[in-house]
Amino acid sequence: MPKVGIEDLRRRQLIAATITSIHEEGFANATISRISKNAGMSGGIVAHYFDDKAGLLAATMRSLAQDLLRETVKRLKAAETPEERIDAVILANFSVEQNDPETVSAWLAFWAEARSAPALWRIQKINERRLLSNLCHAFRQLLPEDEARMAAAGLAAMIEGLWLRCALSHGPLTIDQARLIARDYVARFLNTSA
Amino acid sequence: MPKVGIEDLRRRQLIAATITSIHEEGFANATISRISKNAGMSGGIVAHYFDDKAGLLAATMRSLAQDLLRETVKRLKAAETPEERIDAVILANFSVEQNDPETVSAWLAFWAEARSAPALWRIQKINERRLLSNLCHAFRQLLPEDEARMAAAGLAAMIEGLWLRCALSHGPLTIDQARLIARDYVARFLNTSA
DNA sequence: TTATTTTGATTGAACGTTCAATCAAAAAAA
DNA sequence: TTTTTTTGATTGAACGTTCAATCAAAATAA
Repeated sequence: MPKVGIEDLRRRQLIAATITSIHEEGFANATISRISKNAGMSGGIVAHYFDDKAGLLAATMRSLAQDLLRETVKRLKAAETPEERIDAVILANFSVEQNDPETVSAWLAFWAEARSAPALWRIQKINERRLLSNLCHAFRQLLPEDEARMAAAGLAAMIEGLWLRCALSHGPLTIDQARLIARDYVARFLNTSA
Repeated sequence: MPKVGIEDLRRRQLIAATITSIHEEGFANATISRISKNAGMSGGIVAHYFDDKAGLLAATMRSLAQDLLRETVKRLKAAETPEERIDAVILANFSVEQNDPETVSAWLAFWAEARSAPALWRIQKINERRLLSNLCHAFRQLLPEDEARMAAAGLAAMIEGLWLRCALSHGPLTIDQARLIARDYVARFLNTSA
C-alpha cells in the first residue's frame, strides 16, 4: 500500500500552497498549476485529493477557520471568569498565527469570494456566529442584556477591524496597540469608574 | 466629429456595469464580454475607453473611493463642532449609497485584490489614511493627545469592522445598529458621566 | 524471510473552453 | 467630407478537467 499518513500530509501541503499562492499572486492568479507547483507536485494531484479546484478552495477556507477555532478554544479553556473569557477571545484573534500576512491575505480573498460562492458563504457564517456567541455569553454574565449585546457586537466588529488594519497597513498600528484598544473598549463597559 | 459628452457617459456606464458584474457573478467571472454586454455595448469598447481590463478595474475602484469622499466632504462641510465632524464621518460611512449591496461587493473584491495589485493598493491606502486623519483631527480637539489617537484608531477600526459585518452577515446586524454602536463608542470617550 | 499481489500516489499530456487583446471595417456624428 | 465611435470576428494563451500509465509501498502468502 502507499506510504501511511501521506494523505493528510499532502492535503495540508496543498492547502498551505494555496494560501501562499493567494498571498503572492492574488486569488485570480492562484491557478491549479501554480498552486501544485508551489507545493512541489503535479497539477493532477489536486483532483486526486480534492476532486476539483472548488474543493481545494473550500478545504483551505475550512482549514483557516479551524486554526482560529483551535486557538480560541485553547485560551477559553484556561479562562475562569467572564472577564478572562472575553480577554481569551481577544488574545486568540491577535495571536501570532492569525496575524501572519499570508493568513490575512487568504481570509480577505475568501471573504470577498464568499459573496458569490454559497459553499464558502456557509463557512464564513459559522465562524462569524461563533465569535459573536462567545462574546455575547461572557458579556451577559457581566452586563444587562441589551448592553451585553451591544458590547459583544461592538467588540466583534472592532476585533475584525483592528485585525485588518494591523495586517493591511504596514507600520502605523501594531498588534500590541490593537490589543490595548480592544481591552480599553471592554474596560469602558465593565468599569463604572473610569 | 465626436459625440459631445459621450465619453464621460460611456465611462460611467461601463464602471456601473463592472460593479454590477462583480456583485452578480464574482470578481473572477466579471469578464470584459460580460461587463460590456451588461452595459449594452460590445466587447471592444473597453479597450477604447480604458485601454485594457486593468484600466477599467482601477477606474472602477477610483470611482468607488470618490463616491465615499464626496459623501464625507458633504457632511463634514455641514458640521461645525468636533463632535459633529466625528459624527459626519460615521454617517458618511454608513450612508445608504455606501451600504448598497453592489457597492459592498465591489469594495470587498477590490480590497482583497489590492493586496497583490499595487495600482489598487495605492487607492486603498489613500482612503484609509483619510479616514484616520479626519477622526484624529477631530478627537484631538476634545481629548488629550494619546487618548485622541486611541479613540481615532479604535473608531476607524470599528467603522471598518461594523461595515464589514453589515456586508457579510445578511440579517443580524443592521446599518442602524452599526451607527448606534459606533456613536456609543464615541460617547464613552467624550462623556465623563455615563 | 522472500516473493507476489494489491492499492493508492503521482505524473504529464490531451481536450475543450474561455479569456483578454487586437484589428479591420462599419456606423454615426460633425 | 473627416473624425470619432462602435462593432464583432479573430487569435493565441491559459485555464480546469480528465485520464492512461507509471511507480512505490504495504499487505499477503509461502
